Amino acid sequence: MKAYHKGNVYEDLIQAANKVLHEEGLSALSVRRVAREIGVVPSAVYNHFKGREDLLVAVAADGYHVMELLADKIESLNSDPEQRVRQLARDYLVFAAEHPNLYRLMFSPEVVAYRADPEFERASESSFGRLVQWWYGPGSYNPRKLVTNYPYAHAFWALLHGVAFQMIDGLIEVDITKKASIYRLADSVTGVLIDGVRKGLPKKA
Amino acid sequence: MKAYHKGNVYEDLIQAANKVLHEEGLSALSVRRVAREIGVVPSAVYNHFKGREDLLVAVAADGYHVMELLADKIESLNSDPEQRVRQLARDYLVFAAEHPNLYRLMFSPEVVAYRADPEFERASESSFGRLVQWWYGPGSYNPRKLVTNYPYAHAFWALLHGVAFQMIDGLIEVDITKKASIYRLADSVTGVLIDGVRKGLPKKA
DNA sequence: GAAGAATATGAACAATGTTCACATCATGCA
DNA sequence: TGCATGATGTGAACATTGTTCATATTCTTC
Repeated sequence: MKAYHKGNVYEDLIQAANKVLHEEGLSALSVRRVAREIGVVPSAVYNHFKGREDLLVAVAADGYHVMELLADKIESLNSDPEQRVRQLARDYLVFAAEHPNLYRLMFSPEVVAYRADPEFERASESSFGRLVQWWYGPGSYNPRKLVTNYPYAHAFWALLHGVAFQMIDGLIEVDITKKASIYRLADSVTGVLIDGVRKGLPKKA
Repeated sequence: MKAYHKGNVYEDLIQAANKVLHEEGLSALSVRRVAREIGVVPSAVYNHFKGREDLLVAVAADGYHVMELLADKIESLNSDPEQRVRQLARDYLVFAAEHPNLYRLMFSPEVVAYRADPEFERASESSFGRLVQWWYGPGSYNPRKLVTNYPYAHAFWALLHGVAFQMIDGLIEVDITKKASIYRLADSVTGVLIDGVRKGLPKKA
């Protein structure tokens, strides 16, 4: 008779999926591979997840939770809005640099399609709801009016999002393994956005 | 005896791939599906492409070419740098909105891994090399020094990139089918970046 | 028209997601 | 205690995918 039982299969699966994702990328993250990783037969996975997509969403949700914690920590350590924003840029890009495959998964079409799910929406938006509050003060934050009601916070988020993708896709030159290098990048783009760009534009072609 | 021959299989494959990508997304874009689409056996594809990835790269390269043409047209119609930049933002976001799956493919890990290819690098960078020239004047543009030497152009590109992803991922509220709606979005973020954000930041928490 | 290059075919292989009937474990109830 | 029931793991199966290979057909060029 075999051991049969495997402790907490649900959490073990997510952890194994995270490991495979980190080390070998999304394409290597198959149901069978993760099952093999924790010593279980593929079909057992379907007792805990509806399918591969469901597993991916669970892994991504973990990532969103970590981003929430980033905002928590910044809020508790800093009271000046500009300092908070500058620090968020740094931490956000470091997170993306340290978990590039996870970051990509978090914004991949498979996972983004699950945003209707309320719990998922909460986690993924709470970190940027925080950003809006730093900027515009506490009050009712309506995520559907982000662009029109909170243009500064929106532009800042979009900028970070774009830089994160440039970085992990190798589209810009930055040493992803060195925090100092990422901090320089973060400070650069934050500075540009804060000071504005008009002065950098020539008058005529 | 069957017809056997199929005209220009290479171009037909790319066109079919584009169609499937546009209508059903990347996951539906399989070698076998595209082969079926043009009435050919799967293995025939390998006479024209090294494999699925190679086909994806070819489709993405087409997308980069279209983006190049956008910059060409703007340059010929407008001489004021600020007007050029504002128009590029509009056209860029409209392109992403009209071809969301193509846009995602162009910046997907599978395709981005091919950036070492010189022809590929040329196409994907020429559109933003143009942007740098509008901003900083003609001269030697070194893409590896984008962030440090051309911070304004870089931030602008990153911002557009981020907004494009937010838009096609449904992370912000915008009617992707209406040009006027996208123009509003483009003008908003361009305006924020140009004017700067400091005035929007409160002094104290 | 024939030689050789290019290209299409059909069969095969391994890997994947998923389903299903069945076996085993765990738990609560008599 | 015993056992019934739900939860969970197993093994086999199926369809689909990317890819390779030997073979057959067509195109090009002399």
